[in-house]
Amino acid sequence: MAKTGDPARAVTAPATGALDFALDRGSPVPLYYQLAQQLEAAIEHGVLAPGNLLGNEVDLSVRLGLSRPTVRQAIQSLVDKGLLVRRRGVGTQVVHSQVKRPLELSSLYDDLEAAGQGPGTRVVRNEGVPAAAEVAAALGVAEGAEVTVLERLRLTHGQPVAMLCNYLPAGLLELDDARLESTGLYRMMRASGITLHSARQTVGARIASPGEAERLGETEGAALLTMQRTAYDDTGRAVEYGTHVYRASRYAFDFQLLVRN
Amino acid sequence: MAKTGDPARAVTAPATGALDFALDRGSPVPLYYQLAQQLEAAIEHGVLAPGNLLGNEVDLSVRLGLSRPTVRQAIQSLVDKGLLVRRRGVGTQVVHSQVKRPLELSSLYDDLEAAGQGPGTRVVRNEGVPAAAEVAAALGVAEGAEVTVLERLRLTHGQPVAMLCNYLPAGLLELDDARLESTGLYRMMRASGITLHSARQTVGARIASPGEAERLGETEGAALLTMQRTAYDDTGRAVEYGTHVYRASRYAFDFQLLVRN
DNA sequence: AAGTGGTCTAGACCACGAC
DNA sequence: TCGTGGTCTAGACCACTTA
Repeated sequence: MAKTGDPARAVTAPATGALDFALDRGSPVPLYYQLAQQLEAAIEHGVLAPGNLLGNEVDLSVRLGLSRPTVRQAIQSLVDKGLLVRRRGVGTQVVHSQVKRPLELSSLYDDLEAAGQGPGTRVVRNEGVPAAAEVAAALGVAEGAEVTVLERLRLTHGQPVAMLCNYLPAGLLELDDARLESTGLYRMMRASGITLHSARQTVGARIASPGEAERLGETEGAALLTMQRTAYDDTGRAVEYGTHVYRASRYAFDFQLLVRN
Repeated sequence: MAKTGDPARAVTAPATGALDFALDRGSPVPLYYQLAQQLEAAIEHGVLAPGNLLGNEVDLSVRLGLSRPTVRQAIQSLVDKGLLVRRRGVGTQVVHSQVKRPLELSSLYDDLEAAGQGPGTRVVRNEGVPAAAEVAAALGVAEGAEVTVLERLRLTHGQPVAMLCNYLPAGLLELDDARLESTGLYRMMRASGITLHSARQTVGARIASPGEAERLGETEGAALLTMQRTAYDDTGRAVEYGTHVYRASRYAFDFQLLVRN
């Protein structure tokens, strides 16, 4: 017992023994979700260290007074998040560190805020225009139909980082300039009851034109990181098409991927 | 009945009625997986069109002779893939198009092959070297410990597209030059029994140095797309650290994201 | 009020991995 | 051989949406 195979990856006895999970059956929060949250917190705080075994599902369900499927559902959600790994014949263990951020629909605003960069936004343009062919195709509306065009300059520490140009179907959302300058576009969408489902992105690079260089405070010929994106809600409707350019000297996309096996 | 709410998003009666699913209980393939595959194929081939309702889970399970949890498991896997959307009180429907490719651990080789670009690889360097500080930190080995360095030039139609520089723990994998030139690195890893779990990536841009420009067939000052990546297997061990530079004039990252709600 | 998915139970047997 | 997760069943009640 407590055999350690590879000393570098030693695994001690099930580490959930000492943990107390508080499940509230009166709560509207599902039991599996309560358990998942508490497990995640335990991992986050290091109570469950990387490599620790979780203890087998049957014992766990008995100890918690839950059925095994419910316990499995909780565990599965953390496996999907990349925090746990299941191995047949071995058990479920905490992943060896490294996992922190899954890739979200990269919202520059959130990225910068999370990094403590104190983001700022200047709305340069916010009006209805007829859709050009490219925009119409991306949003799935008729060419010439009215769409809202939104141009924003994103700043950190008072310095420009990116120019964001977005097109949205007319009337999808109330786009108040003041609110746009104090939060991100995606947050505003979510607050309006729009549930994002998926997005298609293209990331590339190019050289700054004189006009771009001036607006971004770069020199002509500087490297720019570009992103085009079309986002869809869960009914399949395109809710946003955007073309963004970032100063490569001040910004890079940084994200984590989980591999589907 | 068969009421159509929004004519643009009309939804007909459950469309699974006419479908025949062939489930083989003798097969080692799980029942939920067989069902998921057949549903996915039906969606792929347009038998189930975007917006079609799937029919309620209880009826479906009765018709298929499966329990409801099993049917749910099949449906859930397609929801996770972004092909279906569930709505309480409404039903499960096929997502309105647009979903094709989830973002994989971008393997340039696979990307190009899928695009019919006939990729080629020239191995420029493949040897053991002591790990520099940066590499040691990324791979989690001691500074100066031996690692394998791999430099490859990726081509399409005989033209260079990218320079790939990878570091791997020594002895992790047999890196045969001939095989490296005929397939991708990740395929070789998978074939060696390494199961990738996650990766951390940084994508940026910069200007080509004279040396890079020459090797890639670009002009000095051209825009380059850069990617750094560390990949981990399911034990948390770093299995690869790479620095890649792409000719922005010939390549961009193109991918689809699913939003976690 | 009726219909849908969301959650939960208390079992069962099987397949794989480690020993 | 034994222990683990993987799959599957046949129900139950609840919450939400729509009408």
